[in-house]
Amino acid sequence: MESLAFPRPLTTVDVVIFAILDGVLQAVLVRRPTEKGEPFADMWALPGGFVDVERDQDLKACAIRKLHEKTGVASPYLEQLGSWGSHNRDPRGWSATHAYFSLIPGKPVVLEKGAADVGWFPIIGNSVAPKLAFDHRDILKAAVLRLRNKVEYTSLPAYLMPPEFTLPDLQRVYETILGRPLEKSAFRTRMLAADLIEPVAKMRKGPNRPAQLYRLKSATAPVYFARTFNPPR
Amino acid sequence: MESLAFPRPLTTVDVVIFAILDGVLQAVLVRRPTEKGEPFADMWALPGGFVDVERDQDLKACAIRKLHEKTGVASPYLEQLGSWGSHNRDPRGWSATHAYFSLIPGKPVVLEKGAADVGWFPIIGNSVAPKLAFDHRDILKAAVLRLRNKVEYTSLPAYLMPPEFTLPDLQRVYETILGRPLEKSAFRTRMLAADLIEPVAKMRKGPNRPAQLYRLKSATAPVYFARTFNPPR
DNA sequence: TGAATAGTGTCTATGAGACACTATTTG
DNA sequence: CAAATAGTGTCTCATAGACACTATTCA
Repeated sequence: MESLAFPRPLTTVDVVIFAILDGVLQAVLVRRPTEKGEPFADMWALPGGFVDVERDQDLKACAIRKLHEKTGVASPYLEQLGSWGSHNRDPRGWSATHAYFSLIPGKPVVLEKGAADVGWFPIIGNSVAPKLAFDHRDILKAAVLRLRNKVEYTSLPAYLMPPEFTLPDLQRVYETILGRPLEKSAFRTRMLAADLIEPVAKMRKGPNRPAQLYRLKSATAPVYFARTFNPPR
Repeated sequence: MESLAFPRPLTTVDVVIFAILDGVLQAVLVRRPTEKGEPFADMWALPGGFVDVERDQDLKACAIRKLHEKTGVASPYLEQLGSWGSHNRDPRGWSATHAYFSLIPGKPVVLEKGAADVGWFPIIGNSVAPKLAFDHRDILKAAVLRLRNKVEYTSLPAYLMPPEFTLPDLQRVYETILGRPLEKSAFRTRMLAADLIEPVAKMRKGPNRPAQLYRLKSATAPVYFARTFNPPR
């Protein structure tokens, strides 16, 4: 059983946490520690770290733990994004990370204590303003592309909404992520046909015609539509 | 830098290798070694194994190496499937595997020497007949579901075809994977509009009207269609 | 000529895009 | 009433499904 004596790669889990804040898609970043020997000291990075073989039953539990530690959110939409592993992505040696991406409602999130070492960063194009540690820019880009692509044919944005929301609210989230306007009529038809949301007996008041409030139906699996939204032009 | 002293999970890569053989979707399995201490001795398993930090530059290179070792195929369609990691999937300890799935043309494949320890197994339902080592049944099932799902809206089956094939050949492969018939007319319209294949100046002869032979155009990226095939009924 | 499979055409159904039109609120 | 946004209706377009019809080979 020579195999167990082989050198083992480092194993980490990283989580891309998305929310809509101030009407903009944003992701959580954390500052790398500055202790001696830590690579990418003081740089921004995706929340994550080593699998703790004592605490983490499996990869998903590890991702949920890390997400909960940073945001306090307990039951997010969480999807495996992929894995990145190579001899040179971590200066400490061969390492592989298992990346997840998560969608949470922006509102109830309370980031950790000090708050100087964790923050929300708006997604501009495919990424964020600061340079990121490791290959986290690649991972974040993959998450953004995956989210954008899936928004074309799924109900994923529903997981970014507060408990009660209007159809125009939901459409604005779709449009924010896709970066283009959608047809109101087709959008409403699609969403209402999806058996995804149900009206609550309330209206959103404003300086104009009130809008019907909806909430997600209890069954929480995302809906897959048979067509994408057709691209403009 | 305490972190590097943590116990590290085992890191493996496994590959689900699909081909159409005898008109049936099949996958490659290998026999587990029987040396003392090897878990799941003598059982069938997906081809794969530990990342070799000396030889493998990154995860994909590791997957390509394992695939090449088993099939001789050098440039397959290869896609990351996901990762599976937990404290109990391997009796030797916490382990995580990075799973890939691959589509290759059935024909040119020559399985290794002895051939008693490696073979093709038809996919029945979501899996194969024999029991599999580790959680490989779950991984194989995920691969089959991913493939079936993508066949609804992509040109992935093109990677299962020999260099020259007819449109009816391609349609049969789609139907084999989906397990239902497709409309000939809609199928041809979709494929020909995809700018994916080009006719060669030959016909497939038979006891009936000959069929135009096509080959894949040089650009090899898969095509994503804006709609799924609609389900029957 | 008939069997068999390749390939085309026509008609319908679905759901999106365009966009106008109506509805309901506040100021 | 005007402004503003919510919500509906109507028409067109693209593409899939149904299915019939034509085309071309061999025995």
